[in-house]
Amino acid sequence: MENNLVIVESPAKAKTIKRFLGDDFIVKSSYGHIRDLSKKNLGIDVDNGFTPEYEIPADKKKVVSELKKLASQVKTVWLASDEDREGEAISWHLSEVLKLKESSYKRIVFHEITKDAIQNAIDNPRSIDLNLVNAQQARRILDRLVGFKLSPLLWKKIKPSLSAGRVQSVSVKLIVEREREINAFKSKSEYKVFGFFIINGISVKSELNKKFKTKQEAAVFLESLKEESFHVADLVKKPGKKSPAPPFTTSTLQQEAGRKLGMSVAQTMKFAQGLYENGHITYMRTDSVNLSSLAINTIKSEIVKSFGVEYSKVRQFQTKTKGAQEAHEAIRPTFVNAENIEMGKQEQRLYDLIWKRAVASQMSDAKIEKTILTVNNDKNNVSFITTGEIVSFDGFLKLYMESSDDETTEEKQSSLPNAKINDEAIVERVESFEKYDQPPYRYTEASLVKKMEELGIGRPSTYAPTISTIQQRDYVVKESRPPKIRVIGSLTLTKGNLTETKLDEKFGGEANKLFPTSMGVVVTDYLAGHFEEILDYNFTAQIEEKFDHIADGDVTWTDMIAKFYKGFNVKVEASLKEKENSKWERELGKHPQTGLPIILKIGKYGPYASVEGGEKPLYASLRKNQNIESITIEEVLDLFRLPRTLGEYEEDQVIVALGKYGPYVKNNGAFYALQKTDDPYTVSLERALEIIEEKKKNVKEAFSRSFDEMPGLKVLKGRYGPYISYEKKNYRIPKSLDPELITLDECKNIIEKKK
DNA sequence: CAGTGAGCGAGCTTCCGCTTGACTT
Repeated sequence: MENNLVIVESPAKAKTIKRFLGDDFIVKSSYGHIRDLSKKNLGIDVDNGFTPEYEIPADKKKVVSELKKLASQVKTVWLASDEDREGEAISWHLSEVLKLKESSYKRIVFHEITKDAIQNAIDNPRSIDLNLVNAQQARRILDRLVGFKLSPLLWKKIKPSLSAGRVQSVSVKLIVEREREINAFKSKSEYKVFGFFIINGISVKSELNKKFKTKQEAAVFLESLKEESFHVADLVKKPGKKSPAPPFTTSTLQQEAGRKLGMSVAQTMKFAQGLYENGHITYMRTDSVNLSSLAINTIKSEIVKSFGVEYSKVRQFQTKTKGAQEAHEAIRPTFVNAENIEMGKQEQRLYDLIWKRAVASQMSDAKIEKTILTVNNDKNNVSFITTGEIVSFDGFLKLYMESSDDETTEEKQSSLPNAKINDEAIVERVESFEKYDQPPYRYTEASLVKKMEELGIGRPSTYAPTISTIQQRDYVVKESRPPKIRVIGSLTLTKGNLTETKLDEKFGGEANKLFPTSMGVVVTDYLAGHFEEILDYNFTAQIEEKFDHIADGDVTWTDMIAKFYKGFNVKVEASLKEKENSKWERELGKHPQTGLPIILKIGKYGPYASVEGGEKPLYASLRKNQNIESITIEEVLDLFRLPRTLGEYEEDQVIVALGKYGPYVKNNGAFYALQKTDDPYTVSLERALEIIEEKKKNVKEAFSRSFDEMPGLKVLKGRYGPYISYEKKNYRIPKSLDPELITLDECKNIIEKKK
């Protein structure tokens, strides 16, 4: 019988640690938290010192009873949950739920999983830090108060089932505000000038150090170059260096996997989880860039072996993230000598990225030689400049280079000609292009995570779930949009000839970006209007400071919560008492025919445009990708053009409209989908009747069989092949059976088997 | 499943952080 029970948070960790400990130890996992506030109600006795009502969730009952049994059989229980606020609370809940006596348990911590670290922890046990536990209780209760008071307010004032919270509401606000910046952005253009020279036989493209506001000014400048000759005016060489990025944290892994591998935040975490469970990488939910000394040493010898000693540079990175708790190591391969692993394709790609990033972080700087070549003539008081960059020692670049969110990458010429001052620069041509400046970037999932991390909102374990939640609640949508085309001006001076052309330029295309929905806008405006403090980007940072005071023992957690709740609840109550619901309205303009105002609103069924007060009020729901805030008057008028009545057929009107599932024709209570090639705004009665007739014909020919003995059972052919429909459930028919000849007994068999 | 937009009302929804499976299509 073992004398010791060690409880950690994660089962994979338990497995690893078991190997380091002797036979006298049982190692088990709590699977995270084992208790939480009651789900049925607020779960907090607000009038009684904010007493929390804890309960064990249904899916944790099994784990808890197993731990209870084991705890009663051993001499010592070692509470080894993570060394952070949540981990301390997990240990405390365990000690309470397992009814551990002071003398029968010990609290231990380690933040790297190595034999030494674990032995060291066992040798230095401590007691549970109740101040830290109280800081966690304050965090938990504040989040519950905010979430469970604001959400019901939204149900009453805007729409049922909506949600609000300290993290999600601020995340949505980031998206809403960014969209507003983009809408308000007025793009300006300038004319950039590029010179194409030949210097000592080598072509050089260089940019003028001056831009022009208009095409005329650019043309005047190009004209003035006609008779001029150019020479090298300056050549400066500057040594520089580039250093590797630190190894991955959850946030940086999500960003790079998004940029380099095109993975969504949720996918990244799923594949990382797989790698972790199979023992290939360290824990994937971490905010630390720290590497264990064991890891640093093995990475070093791996680098020396593969690349040579000059490529090795030992680095210890500092975590700078706001509110980082550093309970774990950075994300790295567990066995650095395993350059490849055997798992799914996606897991392999992600592993490769993690491996390279971790190894590169311990490699030497790249040495860069930067060359700046300046060309001018003696007349114009301007210069053409080219920047060249030569990597004289690749260092970590041999392995890995971090990508950037910046979509416009400046082009740099790699090698420049050997030149001396006053060498001749022969002019091939000079070009000038109109260049528009860029509106702010829309967030991707990963760049939103980056921003959240900067603001200290959310934790590594919640980035991915939060991003899913705000999309599930229909506050935000991830979308791609095709680029639009604009005409830009262009001038070319070749051999003394100035020509002018117009070019098409694509712009504004988006791939997998986050857009706010109308609901996202309305909810954000409501919350920001009524609860400015909580929607403030610094709210989390400010309360985190207070949690720190609780953890330090300087503040009582109930005092802190009481103070917050007092002001907060006054606002909640006042908002509930307001007679009116959220009155989000926007007047877009006047209807061109009637002169009545076009109003945008959000109703029971979503966002819509209306013109009221005329003989016949006009209503139209917005389309899925249209937003209450950015829709134009033209688009609204287009919406009003449907439904159209085309005429009559079989004594009923033929109506064309746009539904949830696309454009359709309606006649005698039946719906007929339009083809992709049909335009609902222009489709004729003739074509509509064709569609109706065709569908009727198809229905007649549709395959269906039934048996007199069992009228509720039907054999049908669907999208996925033949199937049996019985009592509202569907059963697939195997390929070995012919649906035209199948017997009733065979059908019954299929249904039985499935059950 | 495709319309609608005033108001009533029963019973439901909801937070953030810590962890994994167990499910169906």
